[in-house]
Amino acid sequence: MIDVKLLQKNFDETAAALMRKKVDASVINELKIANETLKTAKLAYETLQAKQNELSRLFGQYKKEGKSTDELKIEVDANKATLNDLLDTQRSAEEALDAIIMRVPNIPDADVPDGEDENDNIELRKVLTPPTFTFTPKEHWELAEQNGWIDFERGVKLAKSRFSVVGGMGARLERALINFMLDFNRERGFEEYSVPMLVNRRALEGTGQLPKFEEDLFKVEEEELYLIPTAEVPLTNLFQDEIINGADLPIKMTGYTSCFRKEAGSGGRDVRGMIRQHQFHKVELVSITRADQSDAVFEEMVACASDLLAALGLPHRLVTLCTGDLGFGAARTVDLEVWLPGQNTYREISSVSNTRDFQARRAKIRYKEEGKNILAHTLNGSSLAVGRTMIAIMENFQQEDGTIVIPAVLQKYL
RNA sequence: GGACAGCUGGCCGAGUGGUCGAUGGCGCACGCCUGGAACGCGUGUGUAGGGCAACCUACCUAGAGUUCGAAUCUCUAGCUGUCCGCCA
Repeated sequence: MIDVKLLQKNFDETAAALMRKKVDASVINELKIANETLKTAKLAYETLQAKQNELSRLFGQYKKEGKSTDELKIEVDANKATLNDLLDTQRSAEEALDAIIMRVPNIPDADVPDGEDENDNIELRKVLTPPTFTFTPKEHWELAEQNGWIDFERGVKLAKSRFSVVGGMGARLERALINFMLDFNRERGFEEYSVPMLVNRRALEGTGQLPKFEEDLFKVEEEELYLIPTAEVPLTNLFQDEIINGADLPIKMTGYTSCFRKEAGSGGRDVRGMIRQHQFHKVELVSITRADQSDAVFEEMVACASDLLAALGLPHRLVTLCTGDLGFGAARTVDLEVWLPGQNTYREISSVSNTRDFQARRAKIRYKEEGKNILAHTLNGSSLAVGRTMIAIMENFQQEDGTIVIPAVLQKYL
């Protein structure tokens, strides 16, 4: 969540920054007004409450001294009704502000390029050269079925469309990739965690998936629990409502989880194959840092994901997202796009974001430095999406006969 | 799933209706002591919002209630513990 105080103090500048991220000017105005309304309501309530507290103290004193409390009681009772009204006013002002601010996205960093959509993203660099083929490379679904790695029909039988079953060597490769990625990340200083894949509402509000993106989440109705769309949610919220010793930062974490997304609104996109599934595996990186550390840690995380792809021999490129393509909570994002010869294009395989204090303010993640409590910075990134890595391996290392050469670094994990 | 017990500041723990934001201890910070340290002694030490100074408001798991007044009483929920049941 953005800093309302900043908006109040520095309205024009903050509003302009939000408008770069396609926030409507009217929403920003409503936000300002809602905040002012709340301040006024609070002041009115607290002033009267202070008086009421004083009268109550007197009441006790009078009783002790044996004085009559009749007059006091009349005044106190009268105040009480007003007080209740004022409290109601304050609460609805709070709710009104909350309803708006929880749906306002993060302010993009000043150096994030302006743009409408992914076409305006800016390529930073390419890593490794795409392979050349003496034959027409096949797409992954064809290779996956031919090798018996993925069974799309039976995934649908068990659940519904956009679910699949991985079997045989495919299943072993999947497990090998997960282990390889976790070990790789651990060597880079990211501590491994195994976390719940169902979380409560509070956690999802903390990282920004709720309340705005409820329709993207699978929910266990009777339990008020949601299946996580990414390990970013449990890993970041590990420190929800905590005050961390500044000397203990940065905290760098990695974890493997399944991820679940309804993919509402992705319509007919990527229906074929396993680019876009309701359930997929991902190894995630999450960092909690001091405000002055987040830029450096961001680069570490991007490097970690890129080097991981390079270690697997997968050509890819790094792209800075423009304002229009930036996610809800991100101040800046670098996407890693892996080369897919079958599709003859680069496709997203990782996304590394610095949310600065946006999530920390929602989740109350703070650190203590020189006796003061300061909102932490939180960062997250995939390293990597396992299914898409498998796709990339299939397409890049396919042979003319349809067999696939598995990267050497994975041999010891198989 | 059933029964009972409990949930207080970083931690332990006192507090059963009126200056209690909360005694005390541990921990931590600073100072004294010391060649240096331990010990000892002294001082300080929750979070958030508003004025941004004094001060005010809120918070003793959460929500609702009783009351002039609630950490203290009542109800509901959550969590933890113990026993029983169930499953492995």
